[in-house]
Amino acid sequence: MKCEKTSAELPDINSVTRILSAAETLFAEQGFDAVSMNTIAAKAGVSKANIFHHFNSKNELYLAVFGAACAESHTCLQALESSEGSFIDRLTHFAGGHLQAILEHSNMARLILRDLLENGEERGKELAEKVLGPNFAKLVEIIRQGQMRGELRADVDPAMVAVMLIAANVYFFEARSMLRYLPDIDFADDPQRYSNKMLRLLLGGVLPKTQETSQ
Amino acid sequence: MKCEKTSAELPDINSVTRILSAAETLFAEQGFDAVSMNTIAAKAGVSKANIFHHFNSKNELYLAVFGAACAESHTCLQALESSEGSFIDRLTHFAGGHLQAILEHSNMARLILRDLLENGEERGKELAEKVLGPNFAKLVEIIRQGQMRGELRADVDPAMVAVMLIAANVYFFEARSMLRYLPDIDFADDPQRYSNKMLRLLLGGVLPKTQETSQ
DNA sequence: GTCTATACAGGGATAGAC
DNA sequence: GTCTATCCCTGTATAGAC
Repeated sequence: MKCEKTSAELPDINSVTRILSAAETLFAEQGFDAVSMNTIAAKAGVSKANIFHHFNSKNELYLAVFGAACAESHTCLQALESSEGSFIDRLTHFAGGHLQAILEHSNMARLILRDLLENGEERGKELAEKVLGPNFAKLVEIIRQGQMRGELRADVDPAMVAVMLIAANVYFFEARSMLRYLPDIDFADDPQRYSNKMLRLLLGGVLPKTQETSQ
Repeated sequence: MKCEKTSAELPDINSVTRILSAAETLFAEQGFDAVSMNTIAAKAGVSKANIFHHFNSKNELYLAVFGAACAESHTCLQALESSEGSFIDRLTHFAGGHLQAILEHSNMARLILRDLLENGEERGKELAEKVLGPNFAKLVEIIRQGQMRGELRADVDPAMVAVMLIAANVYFFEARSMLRYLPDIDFADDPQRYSNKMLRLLLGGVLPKTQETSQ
């Protein structure tokens, strides 16, 4: 569960590690431009020149931070694929865990969303392969299995279901501060409630059914 | 349909208008920090000092741009509410129009998403009231009407349906450059196809039904 | 209201001693 | 590998003439 590293305080670790750690936090919190090399150096407890010794440029440091963050996130959602049980249970589990992971590692989520917003066209491929790719493929696979077992409709696109799941969670994260002020919404401060409602809607749809299949 | 203003070329308009127009484009394309007052002045065809004469600071200019963009977007989605027809038709119409609006005014969409990402906690309220609030309320109202007519399930939260609709469209916009490289996805380059699939999924859900209610 | 010129701070990056 | 000191550039903001 614990993925954070508090290496910044200890002075006897590798400088590179400390630099990466400090840079990750600062970039995620404030963005690329707003963070100066001075600030990173101060937080990491090294000199500015030292950073330039290890990384040729500010941009190269940014890419290195990003790579590390990707690897970290990659391991965080692994456990969810091997859960046993019915399709509904597994999907519920995955959705809840995914949202929780986003909210817990909000810094990294912001980092990714920001990068997508700024450099989407250029780095989209990289992002797809390094971060979301593997997890997304796993999610699609789970859904496909459910389809083959007959636990869900055969005429829906598994990738579309996966995208909607992720979209709902990502949007909750990024628009939460706004959703709080929309009068019709009662789940802005309750991720669990949101996740449950969202999944029930996705499972059952909005059209009426004659035969109810509530879990 | 046309909401853009190409005022930057004409030299005989108000300086303020030209400044706002240039700043809107530049901020949306590159973000707050990356755009300098020099660049804005050059694009607007005025001197840098002139901008400071009209706006006390760079941040004040940014807020002014944002306010203008909000007012603009507010009018762009108005036409969608008064469409007649069945609930499904109206919702389909709204969803498609919403996605199209986002893609057409991508600069403004980026501006809003960026602001939400950077200053969400502080400006969430403002955003909710000025930009999405009215449109969101309308959407919820449409869905509620459909519920009362019995055209859709009574046990779903209209606000949740609205959020999922918007979330799906927003996510498509912001993650599109990444979705292209996910092997399971066949709709990254076809917004219409995406919109159709998305709505069919939202309407019908993923669980099997004994009695089919396909449109 | 609009310009030119300039002050001032801070950023990225380099040189060279240790 | 790490530091201090420094260079050069760009950015915000101001002063003052027109």
